[in-house]
Amino acid sequence: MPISLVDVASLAGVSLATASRVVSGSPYKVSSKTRERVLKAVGELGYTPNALARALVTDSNPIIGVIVGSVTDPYFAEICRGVEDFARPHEFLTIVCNADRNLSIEMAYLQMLREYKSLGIIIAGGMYTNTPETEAIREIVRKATEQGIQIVSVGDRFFEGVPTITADHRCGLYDLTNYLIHLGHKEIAFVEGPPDFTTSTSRKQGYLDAMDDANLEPLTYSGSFDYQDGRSSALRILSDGLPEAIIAFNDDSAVGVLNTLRQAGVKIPQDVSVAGVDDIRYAEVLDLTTVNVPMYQLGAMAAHAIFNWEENPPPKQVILPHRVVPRGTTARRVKLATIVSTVEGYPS
Amino acid sequence: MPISLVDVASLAGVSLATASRVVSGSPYKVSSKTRERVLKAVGELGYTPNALARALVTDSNPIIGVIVGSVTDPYFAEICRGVEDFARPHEFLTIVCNADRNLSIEMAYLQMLREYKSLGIIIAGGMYTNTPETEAIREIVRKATEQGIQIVSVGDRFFEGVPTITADHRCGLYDLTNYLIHLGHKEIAFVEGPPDFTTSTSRKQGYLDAMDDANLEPLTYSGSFDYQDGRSSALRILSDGLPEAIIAFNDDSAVGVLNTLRQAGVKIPQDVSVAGVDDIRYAEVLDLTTVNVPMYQLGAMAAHAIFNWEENPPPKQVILPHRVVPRGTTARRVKLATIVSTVEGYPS
DNA sequence: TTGTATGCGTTATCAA
DNA sequence: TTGATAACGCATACAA
Repeated sequence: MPISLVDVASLAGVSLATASRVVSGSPYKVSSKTRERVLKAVGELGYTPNALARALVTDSNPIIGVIVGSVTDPYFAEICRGVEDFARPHEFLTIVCNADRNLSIEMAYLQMLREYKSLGIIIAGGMYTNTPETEAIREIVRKATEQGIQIVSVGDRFFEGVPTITADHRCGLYDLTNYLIHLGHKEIAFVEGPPDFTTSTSRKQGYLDAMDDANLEPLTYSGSFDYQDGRSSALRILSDGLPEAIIAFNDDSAVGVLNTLRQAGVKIPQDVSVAGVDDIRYAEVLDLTTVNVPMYQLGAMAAHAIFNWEENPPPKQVILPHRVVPRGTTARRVKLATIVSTVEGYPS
Repeated sequence: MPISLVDVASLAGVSLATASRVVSGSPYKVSSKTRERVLKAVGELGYTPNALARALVTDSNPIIGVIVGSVTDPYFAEICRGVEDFARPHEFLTIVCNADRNLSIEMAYLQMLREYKSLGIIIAGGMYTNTPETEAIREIVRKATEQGIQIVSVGDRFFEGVPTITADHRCGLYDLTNYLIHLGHKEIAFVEGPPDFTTSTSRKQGYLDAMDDANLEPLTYSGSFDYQDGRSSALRILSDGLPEAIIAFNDDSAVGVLNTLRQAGVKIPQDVSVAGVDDIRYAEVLDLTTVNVPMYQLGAMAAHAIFNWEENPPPKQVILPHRVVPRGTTARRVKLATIVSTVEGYPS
């Protein structure tokens, strides 16, 4: 970038300070005459202010960073869109950073965003609780907030003094499990998320609570985030024998379960009901019963919080409502005996 | 960020220059004794160098930017992953920027990445050709390359002096169309991508060429990127009457076509074959015939080009191989008459 | 081997 | 209203 403000100033025949005043939009203190001269020079030279230098001296940068757990997870894509749609009108650029659910990488991005003096940072997703970096992250987050950067956590994750905007993952699973129970199912299996991951724990707890409240025996299978994880869990379920219903930690793994079961000849929902969580776009496409987590709104609200921090400081915590979305992969439990007994003229 | 190098220097009792030498890893010119003192001060103070200031003075920044057409499009998510997996070992941070297929936004990110002195910029995806910003973008790209930033285009898009890594979209569709022709289909419809978009044009051309070479009459429907677009195209197809096969511009809209047709009672592939392009992850999940575009490799190669620019300058253009992936949504054309004639003992 | 001084491109604080 | 000049945090050419 060879062309700087000094070039503009000299071409316009004014001082650097004056040139700066007009391009930086500082409180009017320059005559329209000189302003025009400067603007003309800017145009002729094709000058654009250097964001780096500007951020260095103003200690602020019109960007907001979104640190996501995984770029390839549609869950986060929706959150990003929510953030961006809100940031765009403010003329802020959104930077998305893929931490790959790795706390070291997350730290690096956090540090970067901090050094860049970004207005705000949105940390999206849950976290692994069994790693040593946890404390270091909290430290960086603390420093960043002290520095004046507005941080909000979007997901099942809490930092001291940082507002959290999330859905109630425990309750979401509680409701979904209950929905299946009300459908008449008793043997309801849960394919867990990755171990030692906050969202996993919360969701599993919701399932366990619902089963417990209904005096039903819980049945869990290990699992993780992805389609392939769902597939391998399904294979284990198949070899154990089918329950009446299966809930997976999230939609992606639920789809893995769904496909594997179907390929094994299992009819869904006739033989077994299957449900996921999140309501990613493909859940609708595949007619998968799930729990809608308002990802877009989560992102939009986080951005809203950042842009209205001063006038309207965000509360410690906001819980956005979830909603069980019944679709075609779940059905009322129908025992063979029941069928026969209900068919006219054929008493059991 | 209150704590800077001067703090470190004074605490260690050395000059700013000396402190800088040890933290910046410059060619050894400092005794191990003082080095140790500085390092100790760094530790005690929790000092971290400021990336902004460093970039400003060194005119370089260990980040690489990926500008994508859409964050919610899984196509780009794969590309990002390819880039990141390559950049990570180099200790470079990857920044993903969502241009939303909007050239103004793209320009803003381009400018930002340029001012940030990023090592490289990867521009992913095609572009709209009917907008006035085209020239301005070329100008920014030119300036950025002059400035020493390594830019590579990943997709159906070409800039003067900028290497392009892409698949042959025209040929991909040519091959896919041919595949359907070899399956015995003659009435093959094409659901187009958005008008005036480079990738749309290329893919459509491939379809048209294949149809022309086979002396078949082309039949096109307007469409766009998304699932919903596929749905509305499918409705129009339904009202026109079903062809023998349908190719959609990409997988996402193909899935829209698929679902809409199925909901209307159409059997796939028995009544009509359906195929998409890209081979996004859900294409496999849905058993959709498609053309595999090596998205991950596209991203990885782009990153490779950037990191090996000096020793091994990238060629003007690299075309990565595509591959028709036959799956369950396409089948050989079977006329009723044909069936009968092939069933043993029942000549037509 | 270490320190001094200058510059990177801006904004901001003072005088003028 | 405008202009010097000092920061911002760091790297480096040059001097010691």
